[in-house]
Amino acid sequence: MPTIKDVADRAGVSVGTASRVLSGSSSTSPDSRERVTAAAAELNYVANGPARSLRRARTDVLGLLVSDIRNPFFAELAHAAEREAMRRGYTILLANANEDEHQADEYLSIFAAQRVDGLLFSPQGPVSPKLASLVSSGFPMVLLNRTAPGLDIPLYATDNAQGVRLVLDWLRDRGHRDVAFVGGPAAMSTGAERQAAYLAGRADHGITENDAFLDVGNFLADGGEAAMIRILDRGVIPTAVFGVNGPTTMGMVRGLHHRLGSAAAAKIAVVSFDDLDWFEFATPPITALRHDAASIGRLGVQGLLNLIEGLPATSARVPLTLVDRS
Amino acid sequence: MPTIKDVADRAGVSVGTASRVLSGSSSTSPDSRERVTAAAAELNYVANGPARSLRRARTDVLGLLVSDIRNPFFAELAHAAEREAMRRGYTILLANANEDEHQADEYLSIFAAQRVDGLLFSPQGPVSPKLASLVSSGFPMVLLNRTAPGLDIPLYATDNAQGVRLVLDWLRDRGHRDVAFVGGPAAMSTGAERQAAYLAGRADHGITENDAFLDVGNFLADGGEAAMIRILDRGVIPTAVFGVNGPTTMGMVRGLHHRLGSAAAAKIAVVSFDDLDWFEFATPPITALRHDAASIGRLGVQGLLNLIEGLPATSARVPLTLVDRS
DNA sequence: CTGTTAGCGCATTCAA
DNA sequence: TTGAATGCGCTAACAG
Repeated sequence: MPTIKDVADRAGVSVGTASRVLSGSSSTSPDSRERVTAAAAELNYVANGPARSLRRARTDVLGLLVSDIRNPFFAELAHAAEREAMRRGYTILLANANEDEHQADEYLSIFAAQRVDGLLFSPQGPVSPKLASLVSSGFPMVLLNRTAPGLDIPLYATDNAQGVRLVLDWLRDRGHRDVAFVGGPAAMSTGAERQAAYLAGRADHGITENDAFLDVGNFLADGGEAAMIRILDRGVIPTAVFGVNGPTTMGMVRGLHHRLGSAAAAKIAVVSFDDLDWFEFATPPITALRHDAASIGRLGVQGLLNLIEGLPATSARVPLTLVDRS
Repeated sequence: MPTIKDVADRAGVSVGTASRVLSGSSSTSPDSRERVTAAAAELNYVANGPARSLRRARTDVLGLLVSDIRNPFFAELAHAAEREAMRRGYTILLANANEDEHQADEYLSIFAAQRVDGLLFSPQGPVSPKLASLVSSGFPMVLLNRTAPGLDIPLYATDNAQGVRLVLDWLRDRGHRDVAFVGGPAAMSTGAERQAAYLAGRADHGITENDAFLDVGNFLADGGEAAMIRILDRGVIPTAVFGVNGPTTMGMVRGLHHRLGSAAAAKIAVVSFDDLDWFEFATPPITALRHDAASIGRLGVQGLLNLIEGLPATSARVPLTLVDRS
């Protein structure tokens, strides 16, 4: 692999000049510029990133730690973040914590070792010591979609309360009183916020305040299914079910089918946080809150780059829309 | 940020000894080992990756370039690859080419600049000059799921011919003669292989050889929808439709709904390459080939690590299973 | 087993 | 505008 010295030799200039031309920083003569560019092209020169990073004490890489890349919400978010980062000259190092705090910590170490310039992070639950020390060291960092107690850094997230209000209105307008709700782990802010908003709004919207209709999952399909089955096994039959996120809702639908059979399941209205692209084909079609994952990803990158450049960054809530398929 | 020199000073040893302890290479006395470890912990020392990479001329990073991270197949594959890589001490740098050859080339440059130790790659179509030069330079590289003409490197992919045979048998057993098929861009090996196998097997399986039932999409939902609509607009009505991948099938279902209405669409059997997790809830439920994305990801990493270590790596085809929901 | 030292490839400072 | 020289943090070679 050719080095900058090879390029300089071939162009008949010093490495200093070659470096100046290749990184386009300070002024160079048109002549040497042309010769260096030509030499680099002929040699197929690609600058050595690690060497460059070592010298400049920055990598132009941003870390993005999502909790589950298989969740379409994060896939979409990651894709948008990546596009925005690339537009601004940064590369994104994407890691998948798989909803596992231990893995998240492991990736935090990897990011630290790689000396990423900043971090976009979707916390798994309580703040780990590693995360706390990273934050308190002033490392540039923003939160995506979830927060955690004691983390005073910019957050780019869905407007959960507004979304839940849309769902509550929808339920009331259709006369649903017996509504099953499956939330997420209390340790995750998304789950907590959505659950709190739902519980607070139930009475006002004519929904039975019977906690037999409530349970919690793990934000994954299997947890939603298990929770749904626990609810049904308490002997209650809802007229509508509401899942705290896409995978949870999918699990709930599975639970309904397995416990009640397809015919009975088809009579129960389903509404979900997160719109998955197959919801329109379900029986009955599933009404859902669609959140703008792409906007969150873009805003997150913009906020983080502000932080890196020493500018202020302010949190933002992105509104949801209800896709009514009833 | 503390450097190895800080650790050495605090432990009262030389940087050489500190390095040996921290990278666990050659033998060190229990005494210095303990003191260095303690000092590193107290200082919150994290080795500088770029410096380490520069010196060792390797990064312990593998590049993974997928064609669309929002496709659940690749999300699953990426996740499995990442797990396997981590198990072997490597980090994966994940990039999303978004089915765009230009973006793919851009990422190839980024990978080259970052000096990744090897590359897992899912080609977009024809081989770009940049890719060709990378391959001919002997850079460690394996192909995932797709190949391209003239690329003589290990391939880890679905056994397309075997999968299509399963579908053809299924169609014949149910007496379908008028089957609509939407393929993918001819430039992509997956599409080409599947389409070739389908066309070759039609006659033997009692399927009408009327090309009005054939069209091509772009592996995405919108392309599948457009292709389905073109087929219907030719005045033919299939009794079954077969999509070349998950998003294409989804688009086809959309096209059926929009053109024929839900009632008529519900009478048409649907079978798909790729099993998406909502297919069981569609009306009618969609029969699908399930491929083992996780195995492909794991095998890819294993093959690539073999290559990196100078061992031989051999291509492998991973069999599919048909999930019959009829 | 340990300390000293060279050098990985690059950007940047200082003189010229 | 340019060349020479320095050092980023680390590992490995060498000598002890």
